[in-house]
Amino acid sequence: MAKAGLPQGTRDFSSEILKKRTYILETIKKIFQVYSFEPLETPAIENISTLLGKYGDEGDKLIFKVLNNGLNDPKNIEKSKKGFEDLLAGKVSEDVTSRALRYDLTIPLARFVAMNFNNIYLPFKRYQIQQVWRADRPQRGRYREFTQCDADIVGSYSLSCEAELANIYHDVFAALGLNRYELKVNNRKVLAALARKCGGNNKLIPLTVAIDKLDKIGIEKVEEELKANGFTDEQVQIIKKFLDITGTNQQKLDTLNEIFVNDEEGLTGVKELTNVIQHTKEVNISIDLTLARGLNYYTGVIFEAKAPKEVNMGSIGGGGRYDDLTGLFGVKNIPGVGISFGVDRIYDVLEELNLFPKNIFFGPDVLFLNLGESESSKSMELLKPLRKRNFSGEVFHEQTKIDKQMKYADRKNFNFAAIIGPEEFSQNMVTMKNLKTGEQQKILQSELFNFLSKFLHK
RNA sequence: GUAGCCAUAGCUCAGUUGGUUAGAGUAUCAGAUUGUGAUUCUGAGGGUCGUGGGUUCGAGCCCCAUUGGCUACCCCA
Repeated sequence: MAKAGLPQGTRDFSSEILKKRTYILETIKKIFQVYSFEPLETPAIENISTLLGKYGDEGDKLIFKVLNNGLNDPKNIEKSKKGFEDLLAGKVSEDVTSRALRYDLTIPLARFVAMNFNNIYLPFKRYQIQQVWRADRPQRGRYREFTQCDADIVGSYSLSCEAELANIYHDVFAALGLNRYELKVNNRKVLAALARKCGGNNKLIPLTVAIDKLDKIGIEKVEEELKANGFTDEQVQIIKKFLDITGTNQQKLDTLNEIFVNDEEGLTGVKELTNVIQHTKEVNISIDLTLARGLNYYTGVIFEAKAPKEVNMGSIGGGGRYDDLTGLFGVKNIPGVGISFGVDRIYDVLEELNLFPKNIFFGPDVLFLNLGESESSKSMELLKPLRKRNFSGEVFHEQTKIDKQMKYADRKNFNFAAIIGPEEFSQNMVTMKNLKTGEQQKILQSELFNFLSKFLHK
């Protein structure tokens, strides 16, 4: 017999957990909708060629690959053997695995836009709330199966898109009571300009990887890492000066304008940041020049949403602009900008800060106790019209001792127990017990709907 | 992929330098209560101490291996 168990990094969601998750998901979805984004869903599996090479070497390793079927079919044996040899040599082979679980929602969006380019209107504003899978080692706040909520705008270069997305971050976190969130913002163009000053474009990746670690490992270690990656002392000094930029958002922008006075792209980046800052007055947004974000495809403004410091959860959302995403799928020059919320981490944060509202833990409305055959038949008759009017409930499945039935009602968090014993039955009455307050009263069966409406507002 | 910690009842965990029959809380079931849950009291069932080897007169405890979980690194939501 197989031992019951779950794959590493996956979870079951009980009804209680689901009530909290639904609360988060519905909040996000509603805000996406009021900004007039429209929904999209894509398959859990994609062709592996769609995903490979989009997330960097590290990302490729973390993609869950799906084994092809029919590998042992005699006509496939040779191909299969060769494919496995490639795998063992570290190369992904489509002879063995030609499909994979999606790793995020952005690349599937790009794939969708490229495929449907003639059928969609630009700007295309879509939201997508679905699971993604990563073969990462699980730990606090990190799962192998988790849910992302993405909102993206495809087909517009306007910086109002960035501002709108930043405002969505604010609205969602405010609605969830997560008022002390932080939204960090930076610009890839600014980082690219810095790289140009310090050794050239090909140094962009090692540069961003190193400075991204600043608040974790400190300036000395960052310096070490930069030197190890071939940056000269002089270049390291420039980078240090760049990382030293402090003050308000406006002060940071002023300093950046000075530094990049001769770099057109750098100045463009600063201008973009300035614009976003100007249109996000209500948002708790701050320019963070160490923010890099790993994903290779960002080209402009980048975002990272962080939980309040004391919960130590790090990033609960991220996003940015990618000016040529669909280019990877043959449709050139289509810009996009998007953000993502990590529901599972937001859940952990709300749990830790005790921010789930009490009123989401509702149970079913009414349990009719089963105290006899004709009594329970009567209960079923009474329940029918109630269900038609959206009251939820059931008749206890068998005739047993009353305390057992009451206990069931309690455990399942029913609002009311409806008791029809021989006495009530003969009088056309029903005893209604409010399980939250313990009060009970005998009412006419014909009054059931009015009675429940009074308490449950439906 | 690398490192550290952990694994005992359905669940959360005690368990003394290695020493008789491995405990508690909780959950489940039964009873106190033949028409009243969440609170009270009584009782019962429930264990190959993750798995496989080893040391020892003797192992839940020590050693090795293995599997799983957690945490951290890399990276990320």
